[in-house]
Amino acid sequence: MDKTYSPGEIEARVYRLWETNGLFAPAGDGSPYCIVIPPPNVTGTLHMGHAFQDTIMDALTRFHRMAGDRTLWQPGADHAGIATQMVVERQLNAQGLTRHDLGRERFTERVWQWKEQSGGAIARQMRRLGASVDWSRDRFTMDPGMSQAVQEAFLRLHDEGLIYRGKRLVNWDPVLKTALSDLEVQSEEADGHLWHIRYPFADGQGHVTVATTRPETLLGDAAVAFHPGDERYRGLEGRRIALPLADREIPMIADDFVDPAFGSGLVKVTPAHDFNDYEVGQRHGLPLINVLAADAKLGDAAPARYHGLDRFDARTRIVGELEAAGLVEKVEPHRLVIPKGDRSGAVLEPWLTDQWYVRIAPLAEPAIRAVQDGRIRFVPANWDRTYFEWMRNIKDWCISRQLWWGHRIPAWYGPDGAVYVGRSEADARARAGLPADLPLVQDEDVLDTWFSSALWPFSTLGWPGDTPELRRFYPTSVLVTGFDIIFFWVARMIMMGLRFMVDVPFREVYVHGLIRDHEGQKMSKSKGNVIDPLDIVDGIGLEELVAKRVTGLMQPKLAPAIERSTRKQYPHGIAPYGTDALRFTFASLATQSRDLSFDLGRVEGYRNFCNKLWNAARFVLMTAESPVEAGPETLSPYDRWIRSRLDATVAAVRDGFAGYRFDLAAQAAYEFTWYEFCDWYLEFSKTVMQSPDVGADQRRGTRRTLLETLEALLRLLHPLMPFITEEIWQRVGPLAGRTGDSIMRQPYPSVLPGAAAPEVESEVRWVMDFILGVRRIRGELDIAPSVPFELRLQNAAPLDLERYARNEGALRRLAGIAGATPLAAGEPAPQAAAALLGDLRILVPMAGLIDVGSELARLDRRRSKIEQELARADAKLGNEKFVRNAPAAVVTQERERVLEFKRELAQLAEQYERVASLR
RNA sequence: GGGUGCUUAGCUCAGCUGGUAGAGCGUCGCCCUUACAAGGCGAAUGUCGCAGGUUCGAUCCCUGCAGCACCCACCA
Repeated sequence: MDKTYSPGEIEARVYRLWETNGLFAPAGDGSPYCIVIPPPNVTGTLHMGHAFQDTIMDALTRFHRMAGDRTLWQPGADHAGIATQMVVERQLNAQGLTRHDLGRERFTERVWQWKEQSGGAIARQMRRLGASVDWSRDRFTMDPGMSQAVQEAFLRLHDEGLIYRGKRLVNWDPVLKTALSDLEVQSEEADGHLWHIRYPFADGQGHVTVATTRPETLLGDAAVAFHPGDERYRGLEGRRIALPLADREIPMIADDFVDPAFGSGLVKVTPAHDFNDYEVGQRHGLPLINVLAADAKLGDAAPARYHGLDRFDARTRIVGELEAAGLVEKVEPHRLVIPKGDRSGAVLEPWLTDQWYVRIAPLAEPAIRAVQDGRIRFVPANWDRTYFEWMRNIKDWCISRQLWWGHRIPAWYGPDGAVYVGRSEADARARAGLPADLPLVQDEDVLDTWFSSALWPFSTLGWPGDTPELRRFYPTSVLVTGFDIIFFWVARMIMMGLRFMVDVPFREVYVHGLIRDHEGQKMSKSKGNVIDPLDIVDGIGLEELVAKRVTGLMQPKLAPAIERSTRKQYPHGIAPYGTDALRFTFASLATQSRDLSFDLGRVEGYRNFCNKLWNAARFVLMTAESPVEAGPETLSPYDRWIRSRLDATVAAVRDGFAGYRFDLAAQAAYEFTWYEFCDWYLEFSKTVMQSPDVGADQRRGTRRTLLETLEALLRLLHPLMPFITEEIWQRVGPLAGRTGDSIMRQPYPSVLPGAAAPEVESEVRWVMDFILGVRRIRGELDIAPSVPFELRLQNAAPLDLERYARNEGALRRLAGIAGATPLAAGEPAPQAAAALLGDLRILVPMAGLIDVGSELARLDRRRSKIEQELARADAKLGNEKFVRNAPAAVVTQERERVLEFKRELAQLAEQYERVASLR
């Protein structure tokens, strides 16, 4: 093995081993465990969020697979309607074309081509991350099977009256020219104006003043409303107003929704262009006057002179004309909320169209109950409140989109406009008993991408067919997702799953945080702080990194600042850290926090951890690889100690996985590996293996413990660091008596009966404290490690002497001492620095070794520390109430501490005197 | 306007049902001791946001406040 771990050469080889041996497919007769992947956009690339999420899912998958479950991690990708269509349209635009130049058929062909060309990127990246998905079951939301599921779901919901078509206001994106659901609306605050406009009465007798932020919609006004209780306007109901510029009359009406305190207390009511006004219009039977066209230019219902005018130009012009007519009373600056499309960024319009909707209340109700009664559990639990909050206020879901890329709505129209729904045109015809020659035209629209995503947990498993996979793996075990798509996706899967499968789609929802940069900023192209996860795996040079960040910016003027900060932060680019280091970083980042700051420093730390493990393995192989003659074995205290510690670690790591606390699992494994196995056990083992006077049977025991502990540790770490553990295991596994192709299919370590050895732990603790005490003196008094010295032991109890004798080899080696002899009865203690270990005083004689001044300083530091502790403990015990009320064990413990402190202080004082007398 | 989080060492974060404050990175010493300098040994560092309350005892539970972040919402 090389002296340094180099991930690059190993990872590709190891992944190939797994994939070609078919190790990702479900196997065995264990209980089923299944995770469906949140399908990434098929033409997208893997970002840090994906890498993080995939790491978690892969860790769970590998953990359960090793624990004996029949485990499926179901992969797939999403067609991502709007996002993908926009990418391809942009490509066309670059050639000076629009999708209309190609027409629907050629355009969708073109999207398919783009999908074929770029669709493999994510899968390749996932392989680099070690994702153990069952590639043979890879699915795409536009696959024939998926499409069938979509049609079936649509049909059934429609038959049950849960899908309907209706003309009403929707959120309209005038750039993409499609309807959007409420969730796709991003509200943004902005500075605008509040125009106070005079509306003259039709009879010429005065006017009223209304306040509006959207004067151009005046052309669509159908009334002016005031609050019924508003004294100022009492009696005005029914009074006619001559709508300026529009040459129409509209009535005054009274309605509760008006806030008398806002503006003038009068609202212009524009039912076709505002959601509130729409409601008011319904209540009062007002006409819907739709003055905007699909592109948000003024249309037919507006006076002819405004036709074709863009809405914002129309605003300027209308305000100008009103001013000219003396109808603008005042203009105030006003903070308002502007709805924008989450993809296009266009300012949306409430617009009157025919759309398809899902009647959501009947679906939401059982979905709420499923979480209430615990059939679905959110982790962390408090996310259920967010879920309830939304579900209880949910509105019908607009599912039709005026796009070309997506699942075509399975509805056909007859010549008379009648609607026929079916799995296909023939099916629709058959279901309605229509004659073959009746011409039918399919609905032009496609379904919201999230409609197919909502079916994902069962459509991927074969629904509407009744497949073995569906029966075995549904409900799936856990959904791993970010909180940003709880509404978009999680809630809808629950509703659809309960409707079609009559059971929840998953039993648990693990909601993880969002990966941000090291300063807690969201990663985004325009901030220039995006890191490609594979650049951490493979490394990237500075120039290339800068180029990556500044090309393709929406706002090129940001480039210099991004370049500067990138050069400052990564003066040497990014080193190749390997997948395992990245994955371990993600695991340790997976706390319960919502915002997870990603710091490359941690990756470096865990890269070092990989190297540490690698070298520990090298050591184990060097000491234990050569065959030894068979024979009886004896375990040393250190062997039993490390086995006991491993056992505790296994318990902690398993707890971590069970509770989705990957950070705690990672931490427990890290600490065991580095601080117990490497720092102590390997050193202890040297005293056994490299000392001439240790018997062969004990050597065999240690050799076996080295191999078995390392081997178990590799299995323990494997879900988090699959590559390095596999690579090492290939050599260590067989030596530890394991057979098999791969660590992947080995059992996950379990807590073993009899492994925990508290009495051994306490003896080894004594040994370690002994060593630490001596090392501290050495460190604080600057005695070089190469200078051995002879110790004297004062106040040694028989147990101390026994322990010393049993562990002398380790003590000599690890404390760097030449030996230790107890003081004889009555023998005066030499001038010495002392370490305290209970009653035992470990003396480092000072002759020729120690500087009096620095020893006194050391004693002083120690004394003030103990005095502080003592003062606190004393105060506690001085409090009668504490003594009376605290549990006896706590009080006793506190008393013991006080005794301990006092004893140590006395010893320190004595020691101080003695050393001081040397001056 | 409603809701949800967060505030612990210079930085990033743990801290399980209240009982002596921890880790990584960074910092400071001493070491190339044949697994590992991507390392070893040792050291320093905290009014646990602020103010009350409950309790023998609060980083932890309760209340209020401040700051930060996010989500939802129709005030023209």
